[in-house]
Amino acid sequence: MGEAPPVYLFGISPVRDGSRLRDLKHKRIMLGFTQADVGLALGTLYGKMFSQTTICRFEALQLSFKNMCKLKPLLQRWLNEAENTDNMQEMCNAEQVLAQARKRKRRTSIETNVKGTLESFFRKCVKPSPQEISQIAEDLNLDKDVVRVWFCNRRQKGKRLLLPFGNEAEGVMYDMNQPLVPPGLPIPVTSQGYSLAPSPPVYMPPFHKAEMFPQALQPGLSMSNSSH
DNA sequence: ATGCATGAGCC
DNA sequence: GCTCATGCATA
Repeated sequence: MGEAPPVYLFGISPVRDGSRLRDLKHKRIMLGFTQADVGLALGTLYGKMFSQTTICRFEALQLSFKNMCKLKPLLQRWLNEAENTDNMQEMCNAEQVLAQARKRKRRTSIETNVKGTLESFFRKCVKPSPQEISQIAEDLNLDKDVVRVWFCNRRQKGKRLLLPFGNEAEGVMYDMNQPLVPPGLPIPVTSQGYSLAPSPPVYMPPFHKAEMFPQALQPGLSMSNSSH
């Protein structure tokens, strides 16, 4: 026994699922739309608009499992609309006049070396206490909140789904210093994967801290619409 | 495409 | 304060 390779929960290769999901991006491009276009169209179609960022992350599978589940139906429907409608152009070019009041804090640019230091701290402790955060902030000459947010974002990044697997992909993912999923995985997946059928019983059991199953890209993530 | 930020909901 | 979904701003 010299190997303990990636044990794909479900015995499903993420490679396959990842490739199948790519067709959303592919079709989108074929149809001539940008990620921003799609985000706008979703707003016009269902009232809920999304940014280019979100569409991008969806296509790259860089969202949490739950988030992917929620967005999939919308994107899927958009795809149908886009393929069967000719005046989709209008919907995408909808008026976008959002008066953005300058309330947002300017994005802090953390120097590369400083980021490296933060990473070291993260390796030691993914969730430092407020005091520890203050200490770190002082050491690095950063605002306490900047450090706090950095850790929040760092932890969140670790929970995203991943997809860039090569055939020989070794489990070289983010280092989850968190106790990983115990024996019995509370996976809400059925035989059909997590097909978000219109049926209400989507059944998402109350996860707690271990709701991450990185290499377990669900089998039902395909965007294929059976539109004749 | 991705880093830092916001805000809602929860404890 | 944290998680989580989401996005402005920027690389």
